[in-house]
Amino acid sequence: MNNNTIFIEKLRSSGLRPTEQRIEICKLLFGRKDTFHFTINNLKNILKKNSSKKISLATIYNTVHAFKSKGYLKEISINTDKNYFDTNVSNHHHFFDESKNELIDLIDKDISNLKIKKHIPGKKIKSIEVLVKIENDN
Amino acid sequence: MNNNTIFIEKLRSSGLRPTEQRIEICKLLFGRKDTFHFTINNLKNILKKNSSKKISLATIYNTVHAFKSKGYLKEISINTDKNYFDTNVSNHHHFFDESKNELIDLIDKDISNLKIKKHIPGKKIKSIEVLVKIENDN
DNA sequence: TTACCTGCAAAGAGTTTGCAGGTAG
DNA sequence: CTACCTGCAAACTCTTTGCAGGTAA
Repeated sequence: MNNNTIFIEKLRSSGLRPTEQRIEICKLLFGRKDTFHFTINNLKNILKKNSSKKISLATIYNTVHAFKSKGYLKEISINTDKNYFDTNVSNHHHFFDESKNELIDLIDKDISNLKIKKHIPGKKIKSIEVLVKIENDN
Repeated sequence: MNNNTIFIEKLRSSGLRPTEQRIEICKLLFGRKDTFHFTINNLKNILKKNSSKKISLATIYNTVHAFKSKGYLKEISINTDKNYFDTNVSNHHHFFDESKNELIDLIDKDISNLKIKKHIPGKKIKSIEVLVKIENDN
């Protein structure tokens, strides 16, 4: 059985043509047990190593944005230097390890129940993001 | 009495020479009742309007970074598009209004007591940032 | 006088875009 | 065949840097 079938289906079901490049990126992002945090640059480097065919930077950006708008990826706000993405699209939060520039998931039970007690008239809450910056303890 | 005296003192006391440009930026950032959220681009535009003399972009970056490293400004993580700064350097959180690209302070009592229950060996918490994204309610 | 500061322009990093050629359906 | 996709290079935005001239102490 072809391992790619699920990815081809995933792509097709959301109106994206299952091209060779997209399947390759799918395998890398979604063909793993754990959630995966990455920058475009990370992804580019991993693709360069693991892929037989070179995938252009424009296509990587294009694909990541397509996946994000289809809800397959979540964008994480950290700083302006780099744009981070997360294959875990569920509602959760993050540690950001400043010593290693690395994201670590914080699941709901890792954080006390969070309530926002302020309301701005005419506005609704779209998302709540907690970012806990950590560094080496020494 | 010269209104600039406090800014000149502020600058001098932190080892920054009180140049005309820095005093001008001080007045703009710290000479107001409310806290002020801005991007470099915001600041540039306000300076262009309010200042008699043109202040170069390099100097604006230079000054904002100097103020940040002296603890007079706080940098807020939102996304990669723009780098936001805040004249309120106390420990607090934010609403980010995506309809207006605007930050609003959330003081401590606006958020239920926040506890991080996960610990990573060898790491210590440097900061906890809560960003509540809001949008028009319609 | 000396160390620091400013302004300009160039360079750099990350991202987006226009377009010609290629591919899925 | 047609709409969509890819890859390249150019363009764009935001930020940083090198350096010559200017200013505070």
